[in-house]
Amino acid sequence: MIKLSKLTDYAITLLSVLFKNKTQSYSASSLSDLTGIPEPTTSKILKQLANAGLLISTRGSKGGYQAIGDYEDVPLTKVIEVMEGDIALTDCAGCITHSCNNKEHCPMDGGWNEVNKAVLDTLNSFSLAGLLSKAKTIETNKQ
Amino acid sequence: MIKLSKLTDYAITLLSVLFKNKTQSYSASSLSDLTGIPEPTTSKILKQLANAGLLISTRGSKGGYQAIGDYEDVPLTKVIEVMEGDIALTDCAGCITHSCNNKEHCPMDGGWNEVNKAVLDTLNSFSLAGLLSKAKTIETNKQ
DNA sequence: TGAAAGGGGACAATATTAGTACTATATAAA
DNA sequence: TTTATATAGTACTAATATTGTCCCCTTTCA
Repeated sequence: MIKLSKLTDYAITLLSVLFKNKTQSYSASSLSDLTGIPEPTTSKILKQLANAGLLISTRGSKGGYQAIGDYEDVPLTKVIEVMEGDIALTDCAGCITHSCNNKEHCPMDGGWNEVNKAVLDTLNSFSLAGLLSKAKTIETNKQ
Repeated sequence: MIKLSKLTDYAITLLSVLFKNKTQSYSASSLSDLTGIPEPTTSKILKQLANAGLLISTRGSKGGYQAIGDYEDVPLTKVIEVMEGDIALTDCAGCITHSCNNKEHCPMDGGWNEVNKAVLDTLNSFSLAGLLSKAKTIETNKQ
């Protein structure tokens, strides 16, 4: 399967909650309760997203995470890259920079580039805001 | 990373050799030599491709595998599906059929469908022939 | 100054992928 | 009709990547 990691899926889920209430700050544990994602994992993901500038984090008592902006200009690929690193269909697609251990025989060297680019373009055509706005609202009584 | 499995990459590599010499039959071991892919793995992949109707297999002495047709009408997704099963960006994208263990809380239910479809369409726009024709020719003296 | 919350990194468990081995069956040629 | 060669099928093992957890540190507010 061509698929995103579970963590990326989780990240989008978490972002969707924060997206629905942009002015409110949520602690990692409250987000864990709301989404059903295990707490340590929730915490880990939020850290990564905050590091990448997709969330504002506030330390200390009464701290938490909050959405930043409306994500209208953030492509979906941004989240994927934050959670999983560079996007490439094959290991070989990065042959130019990484060393391919079968370069000598591999006849496909570079052949995937075009496909890879097309997929990337497709993903880039979606904004994070677009995807998040499709999310269902879940009760967010707790802070 | 969104990526294909190594086996899919290998499959394309193997197909590219057979594609360059459509009239010739190659044994699994000769293809292994030509591509540098370990023999048991080569054999395993060829079996799968033959089962899926992408190759003709001939048993017995002087047997081997041979390309079938020109792959002009075979979408790239066909090979991916044969090697990796259904294509879906998230486990959740299959929520309708598969049981999602976080359905109760997951706000993204169905949200990925559109993205998923777009990526699938993109991949479907490439024919197997197109990709294979980009492959470099490698010396195929042995049978 | 203590409780609540995020920051960072190391570690362990699990799942997936990749690779191997073995046996059975088919074919062609000696 | 026997032998060598080759694919078919299946089960097993090993390697790798992904997930998930834990611990200790720093920051902030009451």
